[in-house]
Amino acid sequence: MGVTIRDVARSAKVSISTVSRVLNDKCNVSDDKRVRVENAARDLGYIPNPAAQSLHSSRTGSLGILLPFVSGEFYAEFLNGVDKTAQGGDWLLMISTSHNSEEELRAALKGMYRRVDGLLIMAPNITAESVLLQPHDDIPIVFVNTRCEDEAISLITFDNYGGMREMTRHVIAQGHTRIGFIRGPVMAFDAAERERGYRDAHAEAGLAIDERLIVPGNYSQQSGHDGAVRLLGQRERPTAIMASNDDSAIGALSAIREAGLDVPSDVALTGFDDVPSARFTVPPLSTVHVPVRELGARSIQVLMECIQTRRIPDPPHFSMDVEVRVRAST
Amino acid sequence: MGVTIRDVARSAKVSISTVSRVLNDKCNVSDDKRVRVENAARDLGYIPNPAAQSLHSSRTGSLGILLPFVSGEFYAEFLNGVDKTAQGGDWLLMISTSHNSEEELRAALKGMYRRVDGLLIMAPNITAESVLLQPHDDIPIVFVNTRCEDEAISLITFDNYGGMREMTRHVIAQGHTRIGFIRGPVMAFDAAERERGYRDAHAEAGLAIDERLIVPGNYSQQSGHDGAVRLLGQRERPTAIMASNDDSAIGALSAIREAGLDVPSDVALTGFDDVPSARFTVPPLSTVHVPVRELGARSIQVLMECIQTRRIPDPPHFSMDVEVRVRAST
DNA sequence: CTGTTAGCGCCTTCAA
DNA sequence: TTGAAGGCGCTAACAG
Repeated sequence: MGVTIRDVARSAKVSISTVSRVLNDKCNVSDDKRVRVENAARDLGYIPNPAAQSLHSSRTGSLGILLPFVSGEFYAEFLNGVDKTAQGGDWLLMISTSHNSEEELRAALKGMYRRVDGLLIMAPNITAESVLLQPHDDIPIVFVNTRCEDEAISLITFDNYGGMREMTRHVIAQGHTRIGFIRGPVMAFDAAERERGYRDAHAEAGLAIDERLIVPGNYSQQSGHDGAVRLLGQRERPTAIMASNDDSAIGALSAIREAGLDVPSDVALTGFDDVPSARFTVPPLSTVHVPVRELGARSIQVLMECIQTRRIPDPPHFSMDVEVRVRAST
Repeated sequence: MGVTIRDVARSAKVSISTVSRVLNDKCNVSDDKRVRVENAARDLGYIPNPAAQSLHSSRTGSLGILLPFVSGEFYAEFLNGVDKTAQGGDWLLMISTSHNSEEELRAALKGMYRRVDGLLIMAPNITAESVLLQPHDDIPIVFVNTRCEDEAISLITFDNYGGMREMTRHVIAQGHTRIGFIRGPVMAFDAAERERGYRDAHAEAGLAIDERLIVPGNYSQQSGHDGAVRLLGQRERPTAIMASNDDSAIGALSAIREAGLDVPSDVALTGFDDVPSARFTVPPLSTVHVPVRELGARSIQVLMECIQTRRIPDPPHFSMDVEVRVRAST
């Protein structure tokens, strides 16, 4: 079951090494035999067994992608960028999701052992260093949107802090002083960074923060909805609500409208990520644009380079620009 | 580079066959040696080389997932179900997306040759038969949401036709007679089925369809927006708009509001899929609930069974129930 | 230019 | 219960 190089050799009446040469080196083979081999291979529908190739070369042609819990448009966009770029380099993708703890991540890492030539790890609630603390395969690893100080580790991020600080400045510039904030997941580094941006912009402006204005969330629409309900129920209702991402902003939007309030005249609203839907909410959502697809594309590009050059990129850390997009919700 | 079975054997002072036995069979090994091997393997951090295992067993431990263009929450949800179930069975996922033509799909199929033990193919714009027409690996294949008549092919679908027919009945029951329809991608089988449901419900009710009420789209928010603009610009404006999926409904919603019209009092609106966001639009979207995550989970489950039993399931075709969810947009 | 051969790492008969 | 040896399919030295 399955045609092997031997079958091709027999059919072309040459040795298996000649077949191998034709299919790889492409040199030192007479035209006569080359043609015979090529025809035989085509007729038989021969495809080299990747396991055998990998066993010999210790390369697999696959890239591993480790993601946290995948939900919503953000990850779909990211994967789009990743997959398209990987296909361009003729790599296959081994994807594993739902790794929120170090333990789960490590298990997944182990599962990918020797099955991939490089790894892309997005782990916002873990530090890159902690993952690499354990002995691991010596394949290149690129971290994305992960906390990482070590300059010996390749990292692609975007400016969670600066983006939210800019957005907060924008909201403050609109005259708001009581600004609600719906947090992201407790353990997520990007959520913490975004909150820091919110806080620092307040400090800059000399505005004190009422801690009751900061409510928990987890990036989901539901949590955004619940967060907004909570904020709007307070005696001194905030005049603006900043959600930690677009999904929770979408949830918040529905809660605001349920409360019979208007956006932006009663309550201004902002998000983060700029997922495709953000342009199509009513009103369109002011948000921080993150080039998500490009993020995926670049991450894979860097990973492919690491694999090729066997060295981490210089500089090892790269941050993609984000940009405040003011639409009609503020 | 890389600990092999030989290293473990040397360290435990046994032969490699004993190591192999301990790690697999678990029988016919003295307790003494078993312990030594287990310790050595643990201390050395030994993980069997999957390429070597695969070369011998011709099994890979991976499942291939072939998807069309991935966008939005639908695929994120689907992948959630898929990944979770696969992890439960200890399978790794090889995912490849953006296969819209038979040619691309076939190339991807070829790329996965011998790298996976089974395939999940979602190809709404291709027939299952056409894919399998070409000689292919004899691994189990499960098609999802694909056109397929052949009972020798395993298929999981949901009722695109019935769902949209029910929804159309609902809209007609609300008294609407001019109902706009925003189509899905031209080549997509599910989009055609949904349109058929729309048409048949009209026929049932004795309502003639003004063909100008059917406008093109491609499931994206933007196309939904553009479609709605087009529909609302007609002299005899429709009093209801049915989008072929939730994303395009979300786009349509924004266009309706831009036109200064209210949903549902001026124009009723419906979607299809019931992605998480559908509950959080303003107003919440009436839509056809598709158990997307369960769809992914079940598909993988069926695939795992096919691999285990080496036979296609009985019955080979399975359709998941969908259900009209009436919310505030109608 | 071409064929023979030795592994890559693992599992599994086959003897002992 | 154990070890030696063959082979999975392929590539790359090594002879010819």
